[in-house]
Amino acid sequence: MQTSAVKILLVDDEPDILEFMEYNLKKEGYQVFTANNGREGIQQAIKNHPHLIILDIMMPVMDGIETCRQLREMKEFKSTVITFLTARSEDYSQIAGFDVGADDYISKPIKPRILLSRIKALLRRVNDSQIDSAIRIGDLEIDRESYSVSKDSTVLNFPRKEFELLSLLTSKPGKVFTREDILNRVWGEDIVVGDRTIDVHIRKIREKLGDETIKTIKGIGYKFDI
Amino acid sequence: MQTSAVKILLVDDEPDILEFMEYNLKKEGYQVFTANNGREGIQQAIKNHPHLIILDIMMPVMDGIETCRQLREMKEFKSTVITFLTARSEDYSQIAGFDVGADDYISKPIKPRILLSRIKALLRRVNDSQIDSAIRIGDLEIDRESYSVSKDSTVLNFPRKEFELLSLLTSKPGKVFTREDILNRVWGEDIVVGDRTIDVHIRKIREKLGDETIKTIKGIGYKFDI
DNA sequence: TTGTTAATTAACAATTCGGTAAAACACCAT
DNA sequence: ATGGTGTTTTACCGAATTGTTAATTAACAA
Repeated sequence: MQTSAVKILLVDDEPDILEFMEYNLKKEGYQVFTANNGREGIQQAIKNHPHLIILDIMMPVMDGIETCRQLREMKEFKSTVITFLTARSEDYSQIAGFDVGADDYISKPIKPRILLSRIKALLRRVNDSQIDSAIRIGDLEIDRESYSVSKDSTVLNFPRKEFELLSLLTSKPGKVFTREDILNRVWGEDIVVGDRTIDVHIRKIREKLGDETIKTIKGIGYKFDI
Repeated sequence: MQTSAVKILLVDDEPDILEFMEYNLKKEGYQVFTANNGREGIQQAIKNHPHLIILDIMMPVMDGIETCRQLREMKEFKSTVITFLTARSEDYSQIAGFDVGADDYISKPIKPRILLSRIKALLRRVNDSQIDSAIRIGDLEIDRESYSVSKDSTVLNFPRKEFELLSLLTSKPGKVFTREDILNRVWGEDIVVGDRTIDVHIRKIREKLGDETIKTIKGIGYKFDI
């Protein structure tokens, strides 16, 4: 269980705050990325896949709320923890923020100890799923971070969709994922694809695994089971 | 596909706040339990297994921090979402709170909309893992999550309709489900099928269970009984 | 007992669903 | 353009599931 560093992305237009937070977070061993506005933030997010994103609400070019909305629309950031930075007063923004899918907010002025304990709390929930991102089931190993799958220690090539699908199924072995579940979480909320698309991908995965580990539950969906 | 209600436990010594929050949460369809101090809170938690616990920090008898600590020591509450209620000022408490394993805190004064959106955010993560799951009656185990039925620890194959039917009957052992009930809940409100359809499925289930556990109530319907 | 009604059973028919192969499409790098 | 890779669609097949029918059996009241 090699615990790779926790990655945090800070997005704020005020250099002072950015520097202040970066300093405090790095001191704690986090890997920190920064961006000065929403647009940059999204670029950084795509590039570095942080575990936690801290967004200032008031920013030029693209504000935190819009940034959050856009991030949440990309499926790879569906489950990333996002928190806002707000001035104490702006309750209005807070609400808008939560509706947009943020997990929390942090109020300015920021006190280091509070910031850190808050972040620790936020990351607690991530722990299981993302940080030790390698899942290992039987002779199968799936590493979300490097997008790699190996079986019996030979690396298999899994393109994006197949990887996401396998990754989803293995995230809770035994649980049945309905076709709808799968569509929503691998393809996206309102993407429409043909009936046979999922089957085809399942087939390819089965082919590569050479296994019976993915089971069909007729009328419902699929599950991964040893 | 009945999703059981989300259960929230409120622990606060001020009746006003308790009532206020209870009102707002119930209005949203949550199932709410309340307690006036930490000790009661723990009792309620054990009794009702809430998905989310909201603890006031300042309380007589046993304060929120101690309550949280004790809850976290019980393994059944390791993954329950716990959040504190704090007065805006008490920063010290906030930190202590997080160290004790709380997931978040909510500041007083409480505004309904903020409360609700915050709770929604907190519960987002719970959804998959906790609500619902397996029923066990005698030597029979029915798991809605994995769509599997086992008797004496051997897994039986139940196609969808049979599974839904068995699942319905076992959801309330002893209760008689009328044929109409069954049609509505397994087949759907306005699906029309022949008179004998249910019987045939019942027969198949009985065959697989090799049991007398499903009883016929002539002229009415069926019930599951040990 | 007898007659009536309801439920069980078995055989069969219909339908739905998922698997498969092949082709079409989209995107990217060369 | 060209070829390669990854993704989606199409069309067809087979099989599991689901529904129907009709004969048989059980339950119960007259």
